[in-house]
Amino acid sequence: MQTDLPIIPSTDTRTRILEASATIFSVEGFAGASTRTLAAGAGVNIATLNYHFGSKEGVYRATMEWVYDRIASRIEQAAPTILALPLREALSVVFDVARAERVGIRMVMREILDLGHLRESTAREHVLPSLERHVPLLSGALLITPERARRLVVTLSFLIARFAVQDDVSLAAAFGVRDDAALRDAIVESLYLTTRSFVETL
Amino acid sequence: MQTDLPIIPSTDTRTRILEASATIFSVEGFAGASTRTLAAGAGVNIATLNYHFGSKEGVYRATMEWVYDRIASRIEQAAPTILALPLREALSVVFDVARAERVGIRMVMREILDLGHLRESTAREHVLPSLERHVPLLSGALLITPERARRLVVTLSFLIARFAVQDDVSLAAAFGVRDDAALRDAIVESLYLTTRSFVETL
DNA sequence: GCGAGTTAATCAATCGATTGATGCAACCGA
DNA sequence: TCGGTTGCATCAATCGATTGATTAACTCGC
Repeated sequence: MQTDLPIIPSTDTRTRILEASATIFSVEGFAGASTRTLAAGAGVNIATLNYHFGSKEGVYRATMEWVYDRIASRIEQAAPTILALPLREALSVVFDVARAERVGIRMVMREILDLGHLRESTAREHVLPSLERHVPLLSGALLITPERARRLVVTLSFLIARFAVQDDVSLAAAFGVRDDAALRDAIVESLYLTTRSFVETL
Repeated sequence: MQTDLPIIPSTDTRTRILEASATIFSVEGFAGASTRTLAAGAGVNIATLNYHFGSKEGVYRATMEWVYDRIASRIEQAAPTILALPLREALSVVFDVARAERVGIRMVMREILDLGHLRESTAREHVLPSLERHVPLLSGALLITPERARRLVVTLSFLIARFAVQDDVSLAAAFGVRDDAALRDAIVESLYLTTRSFVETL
């Protein structure tokens, strides 16, 4: 007998809520996203949210964790490729990864701006260790001191995050370019120039 | 989240509201800041807010304009000094200005993240022209092409804004430094290294 | 005593959260 | 094989609290 799959097998309810919440939270923020909006986005009842995550803040925390995991695994997966490429191509791939995780980076950026709404900053306990892990890698790959590698990591990650969250129209206007290809070139070139001085000894 | 801010004493009620609103909006965001919190922060009644600004959104728009004016005048005032200094000292002064206008920059950053909550992006119509004005200045001062100057302006402004809004504890941890002086050095050095490659032809 | 400015009191709407009911598998002793 | 039970997941309906906004009355310098 043929197993009749549901038309939209779309993952379990929990994951569906997380996906919808990430998108909504990233645009509306914690205070701006109502539980009704979150529920509607996931196609479930409001009570289902609280059944799975306890409260609105529970949904937010779970979404944040989910987003961090996604970003981390994405970076880990791309790391070997990136380290094997020449600098400019490597930066291009890094930026692609950042763009693919735009929603998550947007949430992290909000977490940084929302100083107080959670007691402890989840960004600090997730982002900083992640940055720290790249210091020895870059220090070895680029043959620079750990101190300089750390400054490069902070500078580049901040810059890439900013480029990733900004909307394309504003970015293109800021760089004075028209099409997406030219925008990409401008961004990658800027990242490349930024990196170069950290690498070359003066 | 309730932030019991001290009531700011001032002569003019309007500016007292703007000052308090800028601080509160920058931390809580538009949706997170209630009219009651705004009124309490300014030491006035809720109805007084609407008397002067029509609505909560009116308060927000006026605060945004007020913030943009502050930042613009601050930059204009510091511009001659900055252009006369050597690169590293100039970047140090620029960062000081950004730190002094931290609250405003925080609001601008939120405006960038809040894609939809205002019909038109006030950031786009204020920030982009401001950036554009610095292109010929830097192009002339650093003897580089306008194209490269524009990329430098975008890169530096994005980076400085990110440094300005991030809390000091996270920043110090990210740079692996302990005291404020070392943090300042690390930031200015990073900005200097970032700028250098844009200036020197390869 | 008039009008600009401010206030307490109050409104309808919306918020996050809870309730009791329902469907649905899996499991149970007989 | 069976009726009965249990626990998980979801729902519509509803709760009290809070939201942005309005009203009508008050204050005070001119």
